[in-house]
Amino acid sequence: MPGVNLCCNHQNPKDTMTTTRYNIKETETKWRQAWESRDSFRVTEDSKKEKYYVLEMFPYPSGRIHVGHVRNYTLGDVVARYRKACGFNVIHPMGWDAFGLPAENAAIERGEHPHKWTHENIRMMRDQLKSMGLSIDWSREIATCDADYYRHEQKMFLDFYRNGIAYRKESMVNWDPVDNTVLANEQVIDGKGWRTGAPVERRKLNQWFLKITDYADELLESLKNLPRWPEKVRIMQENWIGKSRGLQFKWNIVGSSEQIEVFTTRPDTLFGASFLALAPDHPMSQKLCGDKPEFKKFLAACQAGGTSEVAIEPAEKLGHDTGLKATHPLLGREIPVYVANFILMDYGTGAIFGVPAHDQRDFEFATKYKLPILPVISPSPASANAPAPSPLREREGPAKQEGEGQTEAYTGSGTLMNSEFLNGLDIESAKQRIIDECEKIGNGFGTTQFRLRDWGVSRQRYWGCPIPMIHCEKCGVVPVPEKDLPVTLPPDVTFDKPGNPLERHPTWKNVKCPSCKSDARRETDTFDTFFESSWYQFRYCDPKNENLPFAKDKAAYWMPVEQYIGGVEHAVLHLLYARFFTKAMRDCGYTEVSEPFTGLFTQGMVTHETYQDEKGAWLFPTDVKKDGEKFVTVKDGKPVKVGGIVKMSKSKKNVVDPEDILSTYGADAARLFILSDSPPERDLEWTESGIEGAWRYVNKLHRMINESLPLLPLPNGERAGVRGPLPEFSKEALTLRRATHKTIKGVGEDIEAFAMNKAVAKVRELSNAISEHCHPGSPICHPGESRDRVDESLAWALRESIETLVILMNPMMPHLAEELWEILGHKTLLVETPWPKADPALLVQESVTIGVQVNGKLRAQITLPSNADQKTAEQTALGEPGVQKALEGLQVRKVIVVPGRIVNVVAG
RNA sequence: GCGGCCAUGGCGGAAUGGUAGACGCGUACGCUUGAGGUGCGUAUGGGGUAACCCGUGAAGGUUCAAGUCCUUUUGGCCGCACCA
Repeated sequence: MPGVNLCCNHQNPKDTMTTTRYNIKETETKWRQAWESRDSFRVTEDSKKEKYYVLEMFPYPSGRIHVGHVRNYTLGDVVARYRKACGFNVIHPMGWDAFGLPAENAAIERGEHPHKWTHENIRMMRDQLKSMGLSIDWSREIATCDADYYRHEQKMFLDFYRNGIAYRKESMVNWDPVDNTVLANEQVIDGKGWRTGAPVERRKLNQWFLKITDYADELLESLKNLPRWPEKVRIMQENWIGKSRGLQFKWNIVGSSEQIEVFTTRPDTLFGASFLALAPDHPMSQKLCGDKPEFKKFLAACQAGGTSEVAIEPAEKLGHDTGLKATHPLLGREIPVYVANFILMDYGTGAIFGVPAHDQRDFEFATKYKLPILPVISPSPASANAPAPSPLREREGPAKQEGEGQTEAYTGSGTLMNSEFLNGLDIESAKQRIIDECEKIGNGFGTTQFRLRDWGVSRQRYWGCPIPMIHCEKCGVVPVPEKDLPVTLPPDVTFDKPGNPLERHPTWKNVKCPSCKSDARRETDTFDTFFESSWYQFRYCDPKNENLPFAKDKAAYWMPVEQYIGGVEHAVLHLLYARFFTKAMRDCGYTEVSEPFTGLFTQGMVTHETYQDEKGAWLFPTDVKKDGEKFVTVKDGKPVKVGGIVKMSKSKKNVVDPEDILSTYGADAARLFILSDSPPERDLEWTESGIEGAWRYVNKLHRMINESLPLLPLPNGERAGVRGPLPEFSKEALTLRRATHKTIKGVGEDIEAFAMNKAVAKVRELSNAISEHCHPGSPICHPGESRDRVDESLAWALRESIETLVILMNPMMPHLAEELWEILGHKTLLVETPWPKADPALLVQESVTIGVQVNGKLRAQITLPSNADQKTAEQTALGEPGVQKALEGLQVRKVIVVPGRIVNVVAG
């Protein structure tokens, strides 16, 4: 890696003369051991202290941490260490999202048992995380693949089942015929399985579901109570839940007793209906034309486009005329009934009425099948009864009467026309009016639909939590009795054949029915791994509880999580599931808590430049080096093509290994760089020069403070300034103190606002101010006699500044800060030292330099006492030569003085 | 298509409507060093010898004052996507 030679702590003889060089490895290890031996981060409930729960999304134990983890856990650690210093009882736990597919793939590829593979990975990753110096209470560590963990969710699932939250139903799934397993929608690429490349089949399977739809309204409504969530995530969840209001009502079919029920969010356009359309898999479609050969052809055409929704999207609108007519409930008019490929069975009622004039899809469909287009909304505010041609109509309205020549549907606002009693109403009033009318005539009702579907939790996988159910031919589905929990995974399985090994395990699968004792079989599906991650934040509150998932009072103390941190990729799934789970647990009596995370922060990705060799093969950053302006390969100096800065990924090899970084530059430098370069919500570009810059700063701080020691008064057993009468402060001392206290305020505010890059900038600013005084020539010393203190007050202020600096840097660079704290003469640990408080008296500047503008253009700068009145400011400003020059030939009309900000002279 | 976010030096980024560019990276020059690196110092938005002029994607507007607020527009990123 470029710059790797920087790390070696080779000692220049000259260096040893002045100060000892900072030995990163030794020092960082020393302090981690100190914290560990003192259990610095171990917490228990303490009713006298206010708690603060910091949680980062727990990692999947892939075996190695990546830079995204480093960013995630550094951000959390800054918050945790800061809150701890502020006096909160901080819980900051860690664990492992340990079930999932990669373990099974490893088993298939390498013949290693998922259990062994996972636990080895956990061990390695735990070591890596520990080397970051995180303030984690490791005594609370959990792994979701341990029966000690998942036994509780089996019990929970049984409670859900009893309370009607869990149920079983048949549904359509993506089935990979080679792997013999269900695939998630994301795992289907162009209609083929992502691993096998085999065309995915649509299959009907019996699956377990959780009734998240019962909570749709609450999940939506309580988003309003989450002000400390990113707006973006709330909007994404809102869209995902997809609530819409409308009218549901029935159409009679001519010559039949059958009815077709439809849902619409645009009941106002009912008089513009020109056809009905059914989903292809609507029961009525089958019934009406299931036998007809043309219909079968049509169905085949529908499926040709692929199975995933995305594949269907650009497809042409296709329809099949059933030949039937339906009667308009208000007009008595007859309109045709089609089956159409763009109607989804699982939204609304699976049937619609089409209004081509005001819906783009209906418009395309009507155009293709030559159906009437009947405009009922006039974009002009003019009377709908006499639709006089208005200039607007040409541009945005239906171009001509009866929609002839119209090229697209009009979906904007307007006034109802051609609609009997609705004429002249605006859209919103018309909606309500027609819902009232339908309710009055006893056909239909105003209702609400959700886009959210119930959560299918069954997976045909081995490495997951077994679903604690038994299938008995006589009794049907029978829950595993609680005394038989947990249902543990059998260890003796093989992965030499495709499919779920649980299916092939004779003694595990075949059991007696708990109810009638006859032969039965176990449910062989396991839970979706989002199941485990939906409640782990509760388990951390009471991780060793054998009888319960967690004690209610412990959860009551620690929950909810004040600050949750993770990637935005979980904005919907995990975060929605966890919110739902919390509410479901609440309704089953597990807790009183309704929302698991009151504060959420979503971090950006980590990116890196990409490199390719002459043949286009991707190169690791460690395989290339800079040669002048260009990059060449390390191996043979061949030219390297430098590509875009994109998210780190193994496929493009633009990754750096945190373990290399940590051992080369140390945890503090890595943490500092990650915090300082970009605002945490944005993408972070990992650069070699950036990490080197951070590393240099770590060394600089160590050197600077070591060199300043002879200038400082003794710590006197306490932090300077805490005890004893204050000396009379010199001007320099006051300036330094003001800078110090301003920084205390600023850094605290920045950390609380997650502006870590700004917090780092302020720490650097303070250290720049301090370094002014750490040299011969500073007023602290006699000119020429570098180490004799003259200005005692400045020496005192310098110690105050340096100690403050060390405390403020602690959340970012905890090892270095702890080391410097000791160097400064303290016998206590910095990790137990409270955050300083800014002295309000020192936050007021003595004098301020402000700009003077003439007609908004800057012409001079003036320095005023901060308590100067407006008149003084005005006079000083007008007296400035630059101002006078700009005013030549002009008359002053007005002078605006904003105290402490600006003076603006308006002249003309 | 719908919804959201963003746009500031060579780069990452700072700026309660009030001195645009904090802090850092990079670069240049000088000092230190046997050399390289480290360290230290100075400079660094553009133009101009200078006075000064121009500058926050573009165009308008509000205001004494706009990177910030409003309207229009361009480009990029993200989410959802036949949701009736």
